[in-house]
Amino acid sequence: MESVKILVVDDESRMRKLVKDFLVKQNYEVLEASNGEEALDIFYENKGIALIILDVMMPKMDGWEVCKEIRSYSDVPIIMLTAKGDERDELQGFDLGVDEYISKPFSPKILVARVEAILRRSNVIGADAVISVGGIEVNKAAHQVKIDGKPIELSFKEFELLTYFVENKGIALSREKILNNVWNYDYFGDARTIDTHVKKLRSKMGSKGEYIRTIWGMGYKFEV
Amino acid sequence: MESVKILVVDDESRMRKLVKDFLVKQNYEVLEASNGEEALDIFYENKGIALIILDVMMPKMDGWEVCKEIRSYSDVPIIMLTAKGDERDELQGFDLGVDEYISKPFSPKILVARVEAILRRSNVIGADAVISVGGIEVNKAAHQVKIDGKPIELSFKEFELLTYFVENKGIALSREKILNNVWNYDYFGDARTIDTHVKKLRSKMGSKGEYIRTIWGMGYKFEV
DNA sequence: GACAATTATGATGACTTTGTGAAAGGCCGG
DNA sequence: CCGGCCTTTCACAAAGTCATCATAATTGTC
Repeated sequence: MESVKILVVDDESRMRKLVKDFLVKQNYEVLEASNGEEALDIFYENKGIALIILDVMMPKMDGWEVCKEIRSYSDVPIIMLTAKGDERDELQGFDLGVDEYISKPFSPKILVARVEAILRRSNVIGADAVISVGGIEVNKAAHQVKIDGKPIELSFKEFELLTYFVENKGIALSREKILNNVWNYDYFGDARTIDTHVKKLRSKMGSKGEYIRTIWGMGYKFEV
Repeated sequence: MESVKILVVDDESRMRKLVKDFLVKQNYEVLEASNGEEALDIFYENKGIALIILDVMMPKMDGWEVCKEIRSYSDVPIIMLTAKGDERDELQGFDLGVDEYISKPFSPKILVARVEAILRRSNVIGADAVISVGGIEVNKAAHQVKIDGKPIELSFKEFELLTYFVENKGIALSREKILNNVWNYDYFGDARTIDTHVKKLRSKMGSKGEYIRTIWGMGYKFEV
């Protein structure tokens, strides 16, 4: 899966930009709508929007209406931006199926944290999610790897090794470290065993095999 | 290397100071909160808190609640300080996602050991330390060097040597000192070897190579 | 400026590390 | 018990690195 799409709906462009900036920094793809109708249009015309952030206060069609409208077709998670301490609204919102509230003004941390919490809850990211790096998808639950969408056959150790690599992308890993983590730490075999597995992994990964880089005198590094 | 941030939450200032002292001695950066709400505020307003140490017994919002709240947004490791032998609590805690327990009274050794164990587990120690000096970025974890944002290829020894230089910028380093630190201390080879490596480093670093300065009759110094 | 000491440079061969293919050993299902 | 797959080991080839040396250049001293 590529980046996660989030739709931000607010009539104030300043606020949209603010929210967008934080999310973009976290590698989300952000779509914007300046009013309720536009939001609905964009939502229906774009596949795979994972989350909607909705301002309550908007002219013409307010956040509640947009929420209601969307809820009649979709279970997409919705976060509402409310004015501070508007409890009455919050109660109303939970009935409509709002997932979270963030009251303005909010800190970027809170925003990002709630977004991630929700996405984790809805399994868009997080534990069971597929780790996806540069066209390589590692599905730990299914113990399956896809390259450019096509499944490839890996043995147990190969899978474990690749998983360890993608989970530590960009980090130089010594053979010792790899042994301790992929093999049991009480394994006292030959460190060259890793080389053989790396070789097999590389060959099975085709051109993507280059992502597993040799750091001479040190170990390996997975980097896209 | 940037220091690792740890948040200590306890209503007793004496206890906070105690814990803080041990951790500061180990070069951690310690933030303090005297109650749950403050803890949450500090946590959300500070980027990169690597670990939270949480006292269970606190007025108003107790440790469990704080833990629960944080867990809904973050996977940051949490250590709980409990009264001795409160097993019921511990069971409750593991459900909430507590990583470790330390029962009071505890020895500084235990505290520091557990902290380090957890940080090691979550790969915080030494992970993202990028030393950046005058357009030269040394990423120890990735074993990678960038000059003005562009990666350059260095051999193992060259990397080690450059790292030693940037970690000791502004300090004149004798050949003997360099040998002892970059080479194994039992290396008894020719000190002239360093010259050769310095030469290669300088050439690979382009104009930034001038930062490695010769101190005639003495050794080298890295200075921007 | 001449001389001695120190450092820079370029080349080279020994050495280390890694890649690869083959083969042995182990485990599991049939 | 057999056959197939996976893992590990091994040996050799290939690639890359490092220490050393000789020579040139530079610096400091007189």
